[in-house]
Amino acid sequence: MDHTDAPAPVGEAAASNSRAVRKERTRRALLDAALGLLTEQSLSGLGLREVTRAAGIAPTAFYRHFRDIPDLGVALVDEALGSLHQVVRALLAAGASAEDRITDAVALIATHVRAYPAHVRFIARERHGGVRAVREATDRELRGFSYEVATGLAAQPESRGWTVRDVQMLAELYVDLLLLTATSLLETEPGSEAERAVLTGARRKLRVVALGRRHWQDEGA
Amino acid sequence: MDHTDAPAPVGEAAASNSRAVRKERTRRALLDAALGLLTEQSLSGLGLREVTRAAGIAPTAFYRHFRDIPDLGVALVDEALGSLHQVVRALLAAGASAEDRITDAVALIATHVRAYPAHVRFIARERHGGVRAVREATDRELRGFSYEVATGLAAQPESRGWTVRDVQMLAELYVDLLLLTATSLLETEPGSEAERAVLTGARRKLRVVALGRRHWQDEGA
DNA sequence: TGTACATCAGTGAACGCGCGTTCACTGATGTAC
DNA sequence: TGTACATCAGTGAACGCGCGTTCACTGATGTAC
Repeated sequence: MDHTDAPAPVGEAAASNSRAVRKERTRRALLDAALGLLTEQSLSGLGLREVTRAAGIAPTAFYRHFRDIPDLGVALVDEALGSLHQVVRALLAAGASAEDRITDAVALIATHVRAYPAHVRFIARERHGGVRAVREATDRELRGFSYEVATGLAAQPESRGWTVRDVQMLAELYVDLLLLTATSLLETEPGSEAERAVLTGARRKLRVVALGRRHWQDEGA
Repeated sequence: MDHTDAPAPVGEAAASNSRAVRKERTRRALLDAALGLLTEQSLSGLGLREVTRAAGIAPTAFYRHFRDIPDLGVALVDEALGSLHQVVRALLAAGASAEDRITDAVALIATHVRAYPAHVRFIARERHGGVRAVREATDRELRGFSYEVATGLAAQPESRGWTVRDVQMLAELYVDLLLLTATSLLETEPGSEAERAVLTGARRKLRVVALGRRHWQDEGA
């Protein structure tokens, strides 16, 4: 039933993988254990022994994967914001009308938050947290996001006549708003009244911004 | 030269203060020591002995003032957001025209951030940080702020015809924007090019929101 | 004003504990021939 | 295919250290009379 008789890379790649695969599995166990523990505390208070205990390995094995806890934190940033990159791309490709885009954006964010709550909480918590390397990694990634969003916005007809600087500013505003929405969502129960309130509020805020955007030129602002 | 011969409460209140005054001074030393240490780390990683060492007292004396580190954290929230309350009130009383209000608001925020950088950093860091009691205290205070701002906004002519819910939503948007501005400012040098960029960006974002607010009714949004 | 007693902020020794890191190791997996 | 050697993920004992908390204490300040 399993592929012991598969084509070429059997005794070679499959075997030469097996050690790498096991290593990767342990690495994942460490990352997942850390993410779990980080729902209740922050990275600067997380212990190496605590993580290895939760992952079910000896403390010393930690060093086969990460230099120290901040190093593991940076890996989590890459992972968490990597998964968000897909969402950002989907956001930019969303609905034709301004109103559709708002509805889609909020729905996409909600889906992502429910699929990866630990990742979202981690970013919200450590973006301004106590571990410099992690803060810097997050900043770098978020700057990349707002640049990506700015490029997307610039391509829309509503941006005709806008300076690069103003589009960049608008992109930052959108990224911050979406991150705030994601964070507020975390504090609500899925399907609850509170969740609906956050989603409605988020759409309204985006609508205010979209309206301001539409009238930006009129007033010579 | 000093008031050893002042009116009534000399040998009584002045003396009966002296112990309370000394105690208050030690409490301040603890809070200040903690604020200092928290520029480089977060509350959930802060040690009791670390704080008392920085404050120059014995570890055991800590218990005369706080139950534990989270308790000290809540005291810091009260202090930090208390000082911000004055700023919020000043914001609401600011300039007559929409544009003046934006300029004044950003200037007030900048002044506050430069006057109390450690407080602002503490709030930014612990708002979503790893210590539940502190998160909850911050949330409570910020909700109070946005309610206060909502009341102020409702009194302005631009809010004629707005529902309470929409004004509340707008107030949250403003509070979040100002907090984001404050946090970004912390990462810039006073007087630097980067600082000017943050201030200009903040004004532009507020202008987009103000424009959206002005056209909210037009579109039946 | 003086005296006797109460209060209480701050001390210092002691405790048991979990921490991060080192080290020499084991044994399964991978590689060369 | 079989054999001999190299690699390296994970182990377990050991270390010195700083932690939070307890306790009985000291001595200045405050209070009652």
